[in-house]
Amino acid sequence: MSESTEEPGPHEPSLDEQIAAYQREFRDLDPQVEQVVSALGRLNRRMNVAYGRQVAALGISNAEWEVLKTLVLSGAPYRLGPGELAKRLGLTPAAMTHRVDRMAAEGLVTRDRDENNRVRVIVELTDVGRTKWLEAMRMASDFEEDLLQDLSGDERGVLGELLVRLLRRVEHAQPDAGGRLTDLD
Amino acid sequence: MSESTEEPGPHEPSLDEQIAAYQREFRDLDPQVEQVVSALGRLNRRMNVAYGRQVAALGISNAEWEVLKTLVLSGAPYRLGPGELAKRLGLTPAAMTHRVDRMAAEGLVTRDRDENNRVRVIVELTDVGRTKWLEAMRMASDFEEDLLQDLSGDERGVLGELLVRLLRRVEHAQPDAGGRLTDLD
DNA sequence: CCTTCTAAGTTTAGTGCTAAAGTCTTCGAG
DNA sequence: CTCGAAGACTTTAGCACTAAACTTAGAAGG
Repeated sequence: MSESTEEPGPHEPSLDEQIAAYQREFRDLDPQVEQVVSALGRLNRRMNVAYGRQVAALGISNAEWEVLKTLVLSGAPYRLGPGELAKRLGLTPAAMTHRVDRMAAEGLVTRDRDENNRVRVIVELTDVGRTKWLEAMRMASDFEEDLLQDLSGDERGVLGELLVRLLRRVEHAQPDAGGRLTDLD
Repeated sequence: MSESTEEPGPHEPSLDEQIAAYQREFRDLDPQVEQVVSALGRLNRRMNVAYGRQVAALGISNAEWEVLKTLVLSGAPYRLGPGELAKRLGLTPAAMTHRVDRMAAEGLVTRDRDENNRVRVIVELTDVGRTKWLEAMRMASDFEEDLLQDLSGDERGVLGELLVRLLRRVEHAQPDAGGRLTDLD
């Protein structure tokens, strides 16, 4: 193959190239908005890959780590029902049944019927699970500190505050204010 | 059931409650870092749900929309191989084979062998696909504008710039600088 | 009581993904 | 020229998820 133009082979666009390309194809695009949204999306994808690798080193999956986090967040004695777990993680109850199966088999949680209301099930963090969570948390917080390394304290504060404002807008969208953000849950 | 303490039923923690709970369980946590990271994660989850609903109204899935976006980003004549698509979307080539099957059946793309190199396949956007992309893009950019409604132009600029700096840190991590961010691709 | 209703989980069928093995084309070396 | 190796998909087996049907326990009414 000796073409004069040696097939360059397409390359993954940088963020700036991406925004420029979208503007070519779609005039009405606000580049400032697109920068925020695209950077958010890319950042999150990269971070999730990184988290996955970190917790994999501890022998758990990202999915399992999410469950551990949710149980710890509920506070001692670290108990929640499968339905509640499913709701908080955005899964169906059916999926949580199987996740809890796997995690119980690995000893990260126990699964028992509630004695006071025998239709309910209680998923409870074991000591092993709590230790795994702690190890994962240490790795995650090191990673996060590293991620924000280039930002000053002031910048971190500003970034956090701006993100929280976006989050508020998306969480309790006020439809009466003409907002287009309908219920998201 | 007339217990004195009417089983409150656990509730989904707000962002502030979440950070406070983590601090109780894990002393070394920097709340400022955690605010940024947790807000990022929540925001992204909500946004993905919202995007999914929007494009579902157009009769396509979030997965299909991602493929349409990638093809449009590649510029005219909107052609890429399944392998390249898979790499950019973080999927295996096998998954892309099936996605392209479905999208070709719906008329969003065509799939043909490259005549110059018959081991290669070319996925090309159809006019129908391009139109779908445009419709989805209009909905998405309206949604994004709405999301950023509460931020001034200056604030949008600052937010974009800060996010881009984080993205740079995570994309070309400089391991020689003592960074802990190892290769993420 | 005995039925009906509702809530909480589980089970089943089907979809979309990954990992690994397989196919087919092209390239390079003897 | 022929064989072997590499590259670019596709196929297969298995897993995790969703939607919808099913099971069972407790609550409400007649």
